[in-house]
Amino acid sequence: MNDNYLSELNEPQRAAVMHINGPLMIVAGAGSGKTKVLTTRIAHLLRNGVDAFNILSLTFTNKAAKEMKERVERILGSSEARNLYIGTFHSVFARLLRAEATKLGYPSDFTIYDSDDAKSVIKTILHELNLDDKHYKPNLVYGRISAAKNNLMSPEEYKHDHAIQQEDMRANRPMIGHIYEAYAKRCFKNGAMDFDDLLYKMYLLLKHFPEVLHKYQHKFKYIMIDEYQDTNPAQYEIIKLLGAAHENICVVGDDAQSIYSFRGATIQNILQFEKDYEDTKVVKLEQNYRSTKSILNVANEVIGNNKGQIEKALWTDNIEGEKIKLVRTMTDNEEGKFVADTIAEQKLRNHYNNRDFCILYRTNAQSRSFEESLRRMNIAYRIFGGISFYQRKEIKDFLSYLRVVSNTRDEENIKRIINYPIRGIGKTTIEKTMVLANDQDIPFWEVLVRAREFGFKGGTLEAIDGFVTMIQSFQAMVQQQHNAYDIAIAVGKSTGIVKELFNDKTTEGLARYENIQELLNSIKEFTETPTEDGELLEKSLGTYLQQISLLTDADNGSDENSDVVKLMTIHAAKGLEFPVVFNVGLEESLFPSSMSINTREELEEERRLFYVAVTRAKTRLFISYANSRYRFGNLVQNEPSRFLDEMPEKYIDRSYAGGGVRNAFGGSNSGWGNSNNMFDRKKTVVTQPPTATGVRSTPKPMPVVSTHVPSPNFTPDDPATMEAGMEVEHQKFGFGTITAMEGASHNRIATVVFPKAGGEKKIMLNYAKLMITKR
DNA sequence: CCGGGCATCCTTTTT
DNA sequence: GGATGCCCGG
Repeated sequence: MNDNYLSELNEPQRAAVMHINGPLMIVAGAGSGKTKVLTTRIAHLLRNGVDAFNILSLTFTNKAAKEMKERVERILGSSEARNLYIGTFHSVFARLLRAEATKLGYPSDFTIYDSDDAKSVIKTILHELNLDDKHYKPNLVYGRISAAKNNLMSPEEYKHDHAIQQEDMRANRPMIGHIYEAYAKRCFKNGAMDFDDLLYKMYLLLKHFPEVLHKYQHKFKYIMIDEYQDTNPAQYEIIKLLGAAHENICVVGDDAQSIYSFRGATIQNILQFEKDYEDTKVVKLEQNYRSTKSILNVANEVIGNNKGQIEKALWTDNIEGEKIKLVRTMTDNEEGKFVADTIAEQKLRNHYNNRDFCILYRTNAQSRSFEESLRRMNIAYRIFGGISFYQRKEIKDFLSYLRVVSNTRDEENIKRIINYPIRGIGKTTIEKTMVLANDQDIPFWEVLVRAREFGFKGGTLEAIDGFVTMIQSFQAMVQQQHNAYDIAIAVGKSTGIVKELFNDKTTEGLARYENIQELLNSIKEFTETPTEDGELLEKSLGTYLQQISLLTDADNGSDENSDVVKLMTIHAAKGLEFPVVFNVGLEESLFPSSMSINTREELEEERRLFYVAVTRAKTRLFISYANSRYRFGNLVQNEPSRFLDEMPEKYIDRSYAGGGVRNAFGGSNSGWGNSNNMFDRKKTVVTQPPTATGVRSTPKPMPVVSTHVPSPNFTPDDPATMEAGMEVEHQKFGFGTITAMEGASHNRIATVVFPKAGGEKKIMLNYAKLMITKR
């Protein structure tokens, strides 16, 4: 590393980098070179004799962690950098918990539940407690539990907290405490932790095992935390515990960019840091290197409407730049078209590449209109966030096998795959198994292993045994030190999943097959890439699973620099920057969201979100809103967002006509910025469908089958006595005549002609009942 | 027991 | 418009 690294910094940046011991708070405005400071500071620490093994650096996203690692490597070289502990809160804690799992009674291969897994456990529990999931919405219940854990509250404490009980009573949901308790028990029994547990259990571990605390306090002598404004109480307490021995804590944050309170983050953590740690050195990074004056001034002006901030004045030496283009369209589809057209225009006019553009929206659901318009214009794009690769059904199914092999305590995942592919283990069998497992207080898996003993018979027993044997064969492979890829291949073959998807020639089937292949490839890549840190040399299944559970699709981009327009939510864009940004959907009830306008705090968070959105842009910023848009399938009208009124008029250009609002059938020929513009605009308005009234009648289809009222004395007859030629009555189809019988004695199928209900039908007599009216 | 078809909810934002 | 849940027919 060269000695000049300090000279590339401005005054406050250098002050931050050179502070080595004692608490440090860096208030880093948007685009003020925060990552540069963090990475340079790590270099500086090492330069001054700090051991890389003693540095812990925590971020919120994999992306941020990855970037930090890469930048440190660039300064230090990879041999030294690999000894640093850089990762997300969740991944670092998962690793530590894995090492200490047995102390908490967990297997070291514990499963990590994502929120879908968690909600499905909650549904099971609601069912068991005989609670109505219409009233106890899994989403809501999960949110309460999550909030409790983020505030380090156990089920016991939850149940005895007066304020919380009042709240739940008032909402008429008094059982949430019990659900939480049962949920926690079930997760433990399953050997599984959800995302929040990774923080909560980490806290408990440090709190209740002093020797563990001491070990890690000693190991992590220097701690750095990125995006400190987004930490929640659990993270806060963990950091406090870890840092207590040496207080070499460096936090970086910007209160103006705190946008995660819905996840339990409290802005108080950063506002109070100075009070928590005596002699905190505070450094403010106020020079913005990213944006034009126009962009920055708009951002500053808007955020000025928030109260109670850390005082700072963000400024820039950059050029004034173009005004912010504010564009109104009639509909969401037109908004999509506007953006795609403008991208095409800007590419020509200002020689941009696709990768220079980013479309930012408030909710994932908004992506559709932009996808459609970009596709029509043949502009390559990629959506970040939304349903990630690992949340796809086929991927989750496949991974469930691997998870079960790794941890048979995991009832949730066993249930997911026990009948996939179909092997004749149905709902009845699963329920019976659950009851047995509960009654005997043994794992679900053990009931399956001892199925014969528990009275399962015939085909069911055979199917269960086959399933158990198969899983055990995979486990044997784990024992024999086969790596994750070998086992995944075996799973794909033995289960028949790969073959089944291969034979499915529908479009979706094809996509699923490709996804599975991609998954297998990624597992292969995992096993073949040498690990950077000495602690994780093996390429075991367990290691693999642990890693991917915390992966969101953001990290999945090997094509980081591929030339595509990026689409994402504003939340996902935090920390990123783009030459040209489209900030779309600036409408009341969408942005700010109708969910977040009830309190001042909520509204201020929305405003901070807008601030984040604006400050992503380097040189050009387009802001758009639609007069009306489709929501849940019908057209709604929205007022322009109140944030638009907060933007200073002198930096706004409302006259921009768009890259040419084209006529709806324009397709390949994009007619922007030329003399046809007027025509195009007119046409566009006219071609709006007449559904714009907002009323859409949904015609009710007539029932195909005429409803037959069964005879009052209807009693099904024994299928064994039925023969062709008999006249019969069906509860739905009415009267008919049997024309043929087939099937073995235990599964007879009658072909019956029902004159009043569409003619000939095949009736499986085991399930559908017939009464004989004439022999 | 299983799969298809309809009805119903939905929407913040993410590790 | 889209995913999940439930019901019913085979």
